[in-house]
Amino acid sequence: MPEGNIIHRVARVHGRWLSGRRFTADSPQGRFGDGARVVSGRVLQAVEAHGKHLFYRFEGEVRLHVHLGLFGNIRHFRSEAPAPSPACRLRLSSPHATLHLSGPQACELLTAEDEAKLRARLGEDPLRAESSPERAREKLCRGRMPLALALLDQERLSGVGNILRAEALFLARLPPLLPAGALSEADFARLWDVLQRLLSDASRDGHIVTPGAPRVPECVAGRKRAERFCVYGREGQPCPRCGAKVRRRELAARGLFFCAECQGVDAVPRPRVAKKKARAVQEKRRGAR
DNA sequence: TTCCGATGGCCAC
DNA sequence: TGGCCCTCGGAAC
Repeated sequence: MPEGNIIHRVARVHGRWLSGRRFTADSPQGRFGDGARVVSGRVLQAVEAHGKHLFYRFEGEVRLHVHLGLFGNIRHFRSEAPAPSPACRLRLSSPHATLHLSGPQACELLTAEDEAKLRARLGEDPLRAESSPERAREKLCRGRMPLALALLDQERLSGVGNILRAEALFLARLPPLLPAGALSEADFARLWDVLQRLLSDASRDGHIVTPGAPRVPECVAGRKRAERFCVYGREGQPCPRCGAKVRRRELAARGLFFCAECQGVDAVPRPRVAKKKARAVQEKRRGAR
């Protein structure tokens, strides 16, 4: 479930338990065989997260870049590890810790230059200590792109996924379709603050729980996902703030959840991209029936 | 128990 | 714009 909070948590946990150890590496699935041979026998020195990207640095300037994408899964074992699944792209093994990576979108070795280029492309990450709200505002708040699309653009802001965008826009009471360039300084400050709080709490706790969600958790484990959020995945259910029905709209082929009452949605014109996409999706669905 | 859709983002066409 | 990666939670049965 990889939004920025999970990736930062993984980096922290792996940094704590895996760095300083010498690993043998292999690729049970076979697709990272050459890379695994390069990594094998080296000591892991550091693990870092930037947005949704993970960077593992091994001795000898060997750099491993991992992006989990939608299906990626990464597990670590501090005691005896189970046999890897046939889909396991990369296994890092040491006597005391093992890592299994499967289904990643990216698992590749990068030169220092490649890594610097990739990271230069990424927008400000609200979870990184050196992130600057001024730079973030500069990148996020330009042009006519709807705010909800701009938030998912990792070159503007990195680490925000579909859940966080819905919950952050809801908490900041912002219309998702407002052109990014029209966001006021005060509105941006509120949004940045909300994003930092949501991401850091979620990174600490291991899951996103939006303040004000329908049921405040005594125990989050076992609670249905939709109960942890105010609007995400709650189409047709009452807004926890005003009771109006939560709405869902397709925007660039992704579900966008919001409370029209709380977020003043009707005050903002629909962008053409949303109409076009929505029509295409409707037609596709009609065809499938 | 089975099946579907999605918390992403790159690439080929 | 569709395909790919091939996981996982939750709905449907």
